[in-house]
Amino acid sequence: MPKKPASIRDVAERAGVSPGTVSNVLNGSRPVNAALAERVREAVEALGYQADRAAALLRTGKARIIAVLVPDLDNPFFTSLVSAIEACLRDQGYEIIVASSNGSDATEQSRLAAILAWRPAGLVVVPCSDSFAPRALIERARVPYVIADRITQDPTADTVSVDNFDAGAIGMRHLVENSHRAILIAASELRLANMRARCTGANTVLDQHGLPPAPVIEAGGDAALAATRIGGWLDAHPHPTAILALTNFTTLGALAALAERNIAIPHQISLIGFDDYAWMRARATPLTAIRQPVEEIGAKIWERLKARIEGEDSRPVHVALRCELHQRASTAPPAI
Amino acid sequence: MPKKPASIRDVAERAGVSPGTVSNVLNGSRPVNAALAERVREAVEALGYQADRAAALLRTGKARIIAVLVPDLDNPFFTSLVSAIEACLRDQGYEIIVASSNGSDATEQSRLAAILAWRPAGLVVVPCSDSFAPRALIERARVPYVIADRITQDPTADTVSVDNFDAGAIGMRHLVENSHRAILIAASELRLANMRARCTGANTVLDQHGLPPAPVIEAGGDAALAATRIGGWLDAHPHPTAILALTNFTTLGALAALAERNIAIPHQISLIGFDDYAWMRARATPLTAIRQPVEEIGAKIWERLKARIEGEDSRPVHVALRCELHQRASTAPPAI
DNA sequence: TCAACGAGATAAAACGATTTACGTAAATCG
DNA sequence: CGATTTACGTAAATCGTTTTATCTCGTTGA
Repeated sequence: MPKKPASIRDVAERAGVSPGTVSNVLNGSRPVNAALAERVREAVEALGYQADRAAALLRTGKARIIAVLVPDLDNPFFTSLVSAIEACLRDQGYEIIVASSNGSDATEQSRLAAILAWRPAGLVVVPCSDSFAPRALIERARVPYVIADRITQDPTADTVSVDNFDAGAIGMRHLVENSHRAILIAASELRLANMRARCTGANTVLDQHGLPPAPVIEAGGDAALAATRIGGWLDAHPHPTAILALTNFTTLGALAALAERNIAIPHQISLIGFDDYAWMRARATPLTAIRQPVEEIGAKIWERLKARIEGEDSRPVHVALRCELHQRASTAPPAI
Repeated sequence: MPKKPASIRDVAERAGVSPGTVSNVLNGSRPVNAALAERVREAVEALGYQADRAAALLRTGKARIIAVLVPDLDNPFFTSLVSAIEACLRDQGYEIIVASSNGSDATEQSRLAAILAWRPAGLVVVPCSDSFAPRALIERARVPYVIADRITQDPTADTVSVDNFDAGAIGMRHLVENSHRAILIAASELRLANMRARCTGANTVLDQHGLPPAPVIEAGGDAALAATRIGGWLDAHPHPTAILALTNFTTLGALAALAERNIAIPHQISLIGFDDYAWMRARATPLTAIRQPVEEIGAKIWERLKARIEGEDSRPVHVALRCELHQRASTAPPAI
């Protein structure tokens, strides 16, 4: 039971070789005589040796770490994103550091600085605002990075997100084709470009059908707030025949508001949810939902990041993945 | 626009002092003349200097990193736990590394080894099985650690979990007091001690009322599986008047199974859910739920871990927090 | 036969922060 | 006033790995 974990020197000594040789065996950086290599591997096994990542990092300058910074670790969309990315990295010898900016620009900046001090191999950011001020910070650190989900205008880095315009459009199209004309759009915060794109997509469909744009409510960034805001709106206006939620939290808010008011789905109001979670299906009237392909998003993020880490130097790539509408029982033509 | 990030030497040069002094200013390890300190701080500011954590780690031997290993990053309970812990660490200069063992002992072992190579200051583990083989690995690395949620028998480390016996008991008590006699318990996997404790707690209440133990169904570790297993059980047996779910996934499974079969809650079957998420409340009949105090659990974990990191050497502490029953509309006395 | 060559190992020099050991000047004490 | 302590800086050693420069020794070609 050694006080200190074994070092490369211990391994070298036990195998009767120099530390350099041990390193070469373990990393395959240069050829090593097979017999020696075997002796080294035995010693490694016997001592339970694990290279100290910090020392390796210090020498090589790049940690096998991917940092992920999201606005909110309580938002299931972001955590599922983290999970999807983690699944990709797991077998590739990378670790993942997560941090939450808690929706605050200041926190985003400070967390980012702290994370960059680890000199991670790559960075995934879901910015908490469109301006994304800390970009300068990242570029000074020269870390490959991917901006996910919330893409900012004129980005200088690879971005991966869904086709937000289309996401809004497919939802609205489904409603219009079901003869809905009085539709409420429940967005989270219109300061976010992705949210505006979803709204525009939805309203473009209305326009194509010669219909006026739908009212949009800014329901806020968490479920409780969304419930009161949407509830408030419902109390103050004539009821729409359908609600198009553009966020998983606004979906929850709409559900809560409707439930509180005993408004039947879809008989009185149809509802389209955003994202697709198990709880949306585990209902008497399962929710029609606009599903973001989270695993695919995670995989694409890793694909782009990996390419950049390996030195790809092409112009920024912008990936926009398609959302899918899953039609279920929460939408139906309005009662006459 | 420097090619390399600034090092402590650059700062020292700019401030006209030695690197050692810069270190002392930044870490406060030894007193430094105020005027010099100011000059150093200016230089740090001007160069945007951030100490290379790897170098510091190599010298000091302990990273300001907390590693968290959970069985499943798609389980909202575990992600909310991560979020709660992250919230505690955020302002304390620690970073958090997350990894998922994916419910596999082998993965758990290998992820743990990889993480320990970073020599983290502390470790939080939710073991994926009760035997928790990798414990030896951790102890050899001499890293302070806390076992969370799934506590194993005779643990040699601090543990934080809920009082599982009590959690099962309060759920069952509520049902019994509402005159339910035919109750189905939906557990995830009985190989887990915490699951068995919840069952025992529930059945003890039955026993106290002179009632026979309730049937227990092993619904499995994800929502889809739980839905088919619970559905299958319902099809094969006379319906119970209530279901007590002991996991958030089995709650979802029960809801899905009941919805599919058009069984009304609570009129035909009452349901108690486990954990407490927004979606449980955003329903026409909000779910009565057994709430685990996640934030408190996270805070306690950090409290214990911090104490150990700071050298506390007392005997292992075992924290068991109380769950709370939130009574809502999904439970009612059975129809005659 | 001998210089040139290679294959493959080793010794030694980084990497950048922390920390120990030491030096120097000012302050304090007897 | 000289000796000693105090305060505070600096130089240098150190952490464990990777990598570069060297070194050794058996092989080969002329």
